[in-house]
Amino acid sequence: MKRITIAQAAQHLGEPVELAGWLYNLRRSGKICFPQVRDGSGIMQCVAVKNQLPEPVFEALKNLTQESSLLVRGKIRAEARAPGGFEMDVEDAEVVQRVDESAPYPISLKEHGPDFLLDHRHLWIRSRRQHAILRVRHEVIKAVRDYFDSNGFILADTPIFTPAACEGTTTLFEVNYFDDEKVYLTQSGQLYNEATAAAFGKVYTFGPTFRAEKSKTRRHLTEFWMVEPEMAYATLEDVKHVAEEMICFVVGRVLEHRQAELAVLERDISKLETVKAPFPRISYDDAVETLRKKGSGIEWGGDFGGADETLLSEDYDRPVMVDRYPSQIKAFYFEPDPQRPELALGVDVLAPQGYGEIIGGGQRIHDLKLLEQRIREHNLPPEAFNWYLDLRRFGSVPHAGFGMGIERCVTWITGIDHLRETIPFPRMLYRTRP
RNA sequence: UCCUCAGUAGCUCAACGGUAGAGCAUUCGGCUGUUAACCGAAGGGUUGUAGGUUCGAAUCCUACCUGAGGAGCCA
Repeated sequence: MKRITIAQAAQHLGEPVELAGWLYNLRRSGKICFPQVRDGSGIMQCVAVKNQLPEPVFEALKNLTQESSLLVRGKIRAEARAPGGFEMDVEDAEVVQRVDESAPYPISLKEHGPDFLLDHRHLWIRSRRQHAILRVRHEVIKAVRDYFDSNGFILADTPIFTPAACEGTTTLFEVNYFDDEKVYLTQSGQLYNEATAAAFGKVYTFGPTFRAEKSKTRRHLTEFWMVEPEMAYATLEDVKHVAEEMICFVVGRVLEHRQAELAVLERDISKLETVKAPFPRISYDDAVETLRKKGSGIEWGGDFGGADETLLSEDYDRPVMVDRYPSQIKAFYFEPDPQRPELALGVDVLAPQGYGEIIGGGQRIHDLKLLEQRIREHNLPPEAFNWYLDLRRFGSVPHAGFGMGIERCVTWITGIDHLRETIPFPRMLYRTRP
C-alpha cells in the first residue's frame, strides 16, 4: 500500500493509502470514533466504525492516547464536515508506540502558560500554532536565500569563533578553549563580510549570532539568526534599495505559499498585502521631530526606544526606513555623511504595527586613516583589526550592507507577540533548556 | 543591573483571615457524525521555600527562589 503525506491527500482520493503519524486528537462515541492524525505535513481526520473493522483494531483506536504514533490505512475522500475538507475511512491501523496513560502527553489542547510551554518546547512544537509559525520561518529563510541567490550574491559564511568584537566587548560570550588568545562567539559576521565582498563583489552570510545582553523583552534572544548581505562599490542608497526589494520579495513569498499557516495564526493578511515598494524614507532628524510632536521625551542624539519605534511606524502601512543617525550612537565603522560629518550613513528599517527594528545597516568607512582614528576613539585593540584594515590598504572601495534578524522578521510577518516562538529552541537570559 | 506583576491538583484558574474548589487531562461507564465533542462517576493537594503575626494563614508581614512583562542595550 502506498504511503503518502497528508499534504498529498488531495491527489490520492479513493485510492488505498497509508498515513504515518501521531494522534493529534480523538473524539469518540460508542461505536464510531474520529482519530485526528498529524504527520508533520498536515492533520487528517479519520473515521473508524466499529462494525466495519476487526474488533482489536477498533478497540486500539478507540482507546488510543494523545500523541501515540500510529499507521492508518484506508481511502481518503472529500468531506465537508471534516476540518481540512478531507477524511480517511479507516480500513486498518497499527499502533507504533502507545503513550502510557499513567504519564499522558502533557500538552493538552486547552490553554497553557508560557513557563510550562517553554519547559516542554520539545513537544510544544508539535502543536498546530507553533507548527504554523515554524513553517513560516522556513518560508522566510528560503525566500531570503532565493532572493540573494538570484540577484548575484554569493553565500560566504563567516566564523562563529571570533577574536574580537564587531561593536564593543560588553555583549560578547567568551569561549575558554583556545590556548593562544581569547575567543568570543560572533555577534555579527559583518567584518568578515567586508572581506568576502572585496573578493566576490556581492555576498551574504546566514547564521547564528550571539549577544550577551541582559535583555528581558519580547524582542530579544541571546542566540538568534541573522542574514547579512554586503556589497562592494555600494552606498547607503543601495542598501535601502536592496533591503526594500528583499522584504517585498519575502512577504510576497509568504503570502503566496503560507496562506494556510497565516490563517491558523489569524494574521490579518491585509496588513501584509500593503507591503510594496517604495517604503517611506525619513531622516533621523525628522524622526526625532515627529516623535517629540507625538509626545515622546526623546532628545536629539538619543536612540529610539521600543515605544518610539511604535510611534514612528504607526503612520505607515509598510516598513519605514530611518537614516542618518548621530555617529555617537552607531558602531565605529559607519561612514560619516559628507554634508554633516556628525551623522552616520546608517539606516534602520522599522516594521509596521509596532514590531520595531528588523534591519540595521549602512555604508562602511573605506578610508584607512579615518577607520584607524575611529578604532582609537572607541578604545578597540588595534592589533585585532589589522586584517580588517588591510581591506582599506588593498583596493578599498565604498561598500555597504545590512543585517536582518530572522526571528524579528518572522514575528512581524506572523503577527505574534513574542519572538521566542519563532525559533524551534529559543535561548534566553534565564532559559537554556530544552 | 533596575522597576512592576505572578507562583494553589499533571495543566488553566477560583477561593482573599474561619472545613482547599471547578474545568481540562487520567481511569471507569454511556453514546454511529464528533468539531478544544457531550453526559455520569472516581482518583488526584506539605497552596514556591524559610521564618514571623494570629485562637486560626493559600490569604497579612519579611527574606529568599522561580517565572513573566518592561527599562537600559540591540537585530
